[in-house]
Amino acid sequence: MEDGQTLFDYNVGLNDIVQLLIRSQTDPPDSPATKDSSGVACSSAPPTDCRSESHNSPAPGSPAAMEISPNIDNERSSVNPSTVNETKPDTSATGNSASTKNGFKPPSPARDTQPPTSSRNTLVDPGIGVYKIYELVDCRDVSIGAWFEACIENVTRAPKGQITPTKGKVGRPPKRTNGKLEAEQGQAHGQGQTTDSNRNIVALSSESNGASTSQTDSAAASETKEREEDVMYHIKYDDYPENGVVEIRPVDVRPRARTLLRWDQLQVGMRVMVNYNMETPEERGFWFDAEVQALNQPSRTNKELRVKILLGGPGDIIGDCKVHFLDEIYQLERPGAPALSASDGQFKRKSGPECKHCKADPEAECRFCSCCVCGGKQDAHMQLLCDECNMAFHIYCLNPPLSTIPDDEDWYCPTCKNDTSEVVKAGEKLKASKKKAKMPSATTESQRDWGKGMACVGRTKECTIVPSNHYGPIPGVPVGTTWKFRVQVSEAGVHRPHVGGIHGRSNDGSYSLVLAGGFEDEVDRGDEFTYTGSGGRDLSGNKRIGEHSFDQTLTHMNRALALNCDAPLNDKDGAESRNWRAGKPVRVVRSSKGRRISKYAPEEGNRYDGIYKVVKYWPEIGKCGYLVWRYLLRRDDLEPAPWTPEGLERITKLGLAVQYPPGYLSAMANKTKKEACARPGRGGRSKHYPGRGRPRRRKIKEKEENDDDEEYGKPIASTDEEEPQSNGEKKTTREIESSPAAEPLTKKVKIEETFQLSEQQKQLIREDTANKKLWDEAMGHLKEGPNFLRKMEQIFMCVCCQELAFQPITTICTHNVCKTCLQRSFRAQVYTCPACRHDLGQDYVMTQNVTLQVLLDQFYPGYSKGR
DNA sequence: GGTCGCTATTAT
DNA sequence: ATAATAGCGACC
Repeated sequence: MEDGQTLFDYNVGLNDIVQLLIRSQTDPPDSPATKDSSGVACSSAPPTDCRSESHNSPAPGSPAAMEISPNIDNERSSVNPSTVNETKPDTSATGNSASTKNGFKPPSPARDTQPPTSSRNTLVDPGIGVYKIYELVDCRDVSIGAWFEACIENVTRAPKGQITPTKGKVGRPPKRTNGKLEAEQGQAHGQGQTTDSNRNIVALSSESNGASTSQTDSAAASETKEREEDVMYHIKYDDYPENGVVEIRPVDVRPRARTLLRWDQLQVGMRVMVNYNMETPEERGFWFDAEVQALNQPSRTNKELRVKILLGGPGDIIGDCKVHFLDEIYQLERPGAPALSASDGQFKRKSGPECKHCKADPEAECRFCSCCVCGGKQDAHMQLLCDECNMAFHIYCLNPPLSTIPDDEDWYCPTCKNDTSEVVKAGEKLKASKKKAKMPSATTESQRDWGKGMACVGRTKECTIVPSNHYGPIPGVPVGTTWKFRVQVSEAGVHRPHVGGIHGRSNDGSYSLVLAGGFEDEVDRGDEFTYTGSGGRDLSGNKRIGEHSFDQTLTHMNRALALNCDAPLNDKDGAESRNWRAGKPVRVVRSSKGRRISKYAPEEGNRYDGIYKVVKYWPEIGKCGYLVWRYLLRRDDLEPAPWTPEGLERITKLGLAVQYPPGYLSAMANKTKKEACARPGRGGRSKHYPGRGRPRRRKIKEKEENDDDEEYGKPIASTDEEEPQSNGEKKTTREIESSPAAEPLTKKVKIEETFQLSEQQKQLIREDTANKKLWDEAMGHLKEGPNFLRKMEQIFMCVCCQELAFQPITTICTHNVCKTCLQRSFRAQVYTCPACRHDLGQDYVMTQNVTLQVLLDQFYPGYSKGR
């Protein structure tokens, strides 16, 4: 970041996650070091440039080229022999890659010592080593750990000592791991070649000085033989001719696989070669050595083979992989097996991830694996691969077309190419964002310290119990609930828009509205009120309110609200409901701002007043002189209105009071105290207002929630002396501030309302014996009225997604997990209870707890729709 | 007390 | 991506 610039200049929004590095004080931003080292080049270049295909890597084929840079990229590997993008299945250009520019590498400088006339069908004995020239072999790419078909081109004696694996530094292929490890790798990715990436480096040194740790029989055998001779094989990969001739150590060479194994020949513990895709196990991948772990055959046609993938490095094993290509299990060949040459036939395995869109059908047009403009597979050598998105383009399909393959190192397609004028180079001043240029502040020289208010703070919680298009009450939010700020109303899910009076969708209807007294000619009689549509104001110049300057139309939110009325839509004259109660329900919130025109508005904050229906709507000329749309709404709610005696009594019973954001009151108290302490100077920076806190997920444990208070409270404790009064004050703060989503309001206020269960619900609860313990706990909260539902949310929360369990599976250890969450866990080969790690077993049968689902649907109407 | 302008969420 | 939107508090 440049001095004087804010995250806003970088288009970083609230709750965005960023990674920051502290710039070294001694390093000027564009020191030579920054420019030359490939690692740092990343800072100003697109992320793809961080890939291991660094600019300063030696020419392929030369011995140094074999030094494989650590592959820290989780997504794809660009190292030998699959230089290629092929490890990324969905973008692989099957069959194209060899001739496309990305995969292209200059031919190997290694001299072919064999006379060009010799036929490739005839094996030539070089006199050393066990493999003959032109013999068909399989070679292991140590970076991926997979075997690829190859042909011996030459055999040489390795100079003493050089056989030690300089190639020891090898990027381990992407592993399927749990989220945590992936995240760690993701971090390492951004950091270039720091020590973090060492985590991904495996040394294979043990193989050079002893056979004991070798992973495969063949490797062990070949190693014993070769050790005396110290030979080096020069091979060419069948599928990757662009790699040229590659030097391979004997341990990574073996005779070409030729024998398919039948299911009945497989045994647990056996070592075989299987096709496996690390990233998407259901799809075709590369060929790996594997040890059979389990053979299951529940029915004649249904077979399951689980293996340990052996990547070659000691301890480099991926356990419990389900093999999907059961008809393609190969026997491992030992050195000494009859040599095969080109004349013996193809011995070609299907390999590499194939396009899942066209299934690699050579006839089919496919815009995913072939030219993404025309879909054609022809002219593979004229297809350019974008270095960013990996999509292929015929050079003649481009606009404008290219006549030749460009010579540049990288090529980016029109979509991915950055406008060079917008690229900010290292050390260069950030260009003023277009967004900011449009804002009024761009033209004025205001010194205001913006952003301390509650107007545009981001949500720190989100209502997920019902979807955003939910009609009707929010489960667990009783009439009379009051929030200080609109953002809190949004967090509670009662009225989601931050700014804006009507929430709705123009093709569906309106879900909620806020009465804020914006129009003087509105009438509010409590149970009935008129409301005015939105629009008709000039909001240019980033204003929120403006003079009425044109007629409102029955579009957007106005149309949405009209759709709630039980009548066919009429955008000319309006309409009156046939049966007003049959209309769609609208949640109504009254804001204290409405007090200037309505005595029903609350004194402070925004109060949920219950469900209303649209009786009729009509256009009229408002006091402002322009056409506005008017609506008549009438209350239709069993819960008593807050201004009625019953409503007031209920508010008392439930202990409802204005809710403030966590830490708000103490921060305000702090502020007034400080001002009282006579500090007249402009203390903009020292003010701590709430709402700018760190982003939060919704369901937070009680303890953490309380920490909020500490967060804002800290300045008080550290800067002010303790006053006897402050203790008492704090208590009140706590008691009022409790957040509805995470904490009930019960701390101090006694709730005198019991949550009523229907007979059917009581019966269903008795039937859900698997959850008896949990229901007993829940029943203990029935006396807490609406808070019962919040307790229930916690009790039946899925530990994976942190939301109320959906289509719950009740485990034997009495935990409820969403079916999809548990399935996801099993797909990641974790077969334990996500809550307590109790082993469920691989063959666990997931039975949905239908009784619980029915109950949850009754308690939380609409929650299923949100899932 | 009116004005100004910060940037959020939601819908499209 | 962008349009729509009845908030909020510091400044004048």
